[in-house]
Amino acid sequence: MAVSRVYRRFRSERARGELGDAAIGVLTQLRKKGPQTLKSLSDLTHVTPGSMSQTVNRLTSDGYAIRVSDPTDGRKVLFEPTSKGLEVEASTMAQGVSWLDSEIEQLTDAERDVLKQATDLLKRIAGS
Amino acid sequence: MAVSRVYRRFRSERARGELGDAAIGVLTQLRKKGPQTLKSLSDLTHVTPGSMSQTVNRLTSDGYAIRVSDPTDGRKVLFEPTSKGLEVEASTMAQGVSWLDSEIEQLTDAERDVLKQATDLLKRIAGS
DNA sequence: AGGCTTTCGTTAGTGATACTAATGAGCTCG
DNA sequence: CGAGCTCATTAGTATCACTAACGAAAGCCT
Repeated sequence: MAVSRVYRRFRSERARGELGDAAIGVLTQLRKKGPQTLKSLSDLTHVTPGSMSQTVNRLTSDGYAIRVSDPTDGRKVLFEPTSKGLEVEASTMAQGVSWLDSEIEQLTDAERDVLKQATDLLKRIAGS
Repeated sequence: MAVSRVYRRFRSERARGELGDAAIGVLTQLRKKGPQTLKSLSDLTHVTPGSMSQTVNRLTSDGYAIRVSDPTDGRKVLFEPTSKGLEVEASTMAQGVSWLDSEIEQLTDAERDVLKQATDLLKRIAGS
């Protein structure tokens, strides 16, 4: 329940952005791990290929990413971010969480440490 | 990010239920706090009245809750759960999180304690 | 080599959740 | 009483997820 609440607050707090959180997440993956196929993107975020196709369509049709054919496997399509995409990703990640920053600043050191530990646990629970 | 991941996993893990998590959440509020107006429900979950109207429409049109006019204020509409609604809420809350239970069982006592503390912090951060 | 199966990506259709904006109905207060 | 506020609803839009069906490419097996 607590997780749901934080997530909802998180989304509503920056629904104003040009892209939704799933789309931004894809750009983050592309920046961190380099060009990826649709399949690997959908595996990374535990989403069906159909859903991921929709998300990357938003990205490509708005110029945040481009499709590149894989030369070694004709079935595969690699997605890579454009400079516009990287820019949006960076600025969204930077100022989109200012609300969260200020909330976290009001915590004690001990509390921040609890959150830090909990983060690892939550990642583990989410399954990667 | 960790919160997003857990939330997505949580939703996908029981998307099979009859109702979505927002709708179940409303039923939980109604059970805990008694009949509520649309406004108070939307305030509790930090959602606009328009969104909440849609959610309660799902509940009422499927027989999980009913509308009751407030005798003291003609503008207000109280929502209360039906027995069917309470039943669905209870069973969903009970067995819908079996995945989460088993994940948590695999943690150590200390880790569970961290999560427990983090829960309170997250609730505070979510603002409610 | 030819055919069956698997993998990959896409599209179509649906559902849940959220938002804004506009509207109408009912209170409240000067 | 009338102006302005509150409450609920509706309409329209966007995101994010799902399943199902499809075509194209690759792999495997006889």
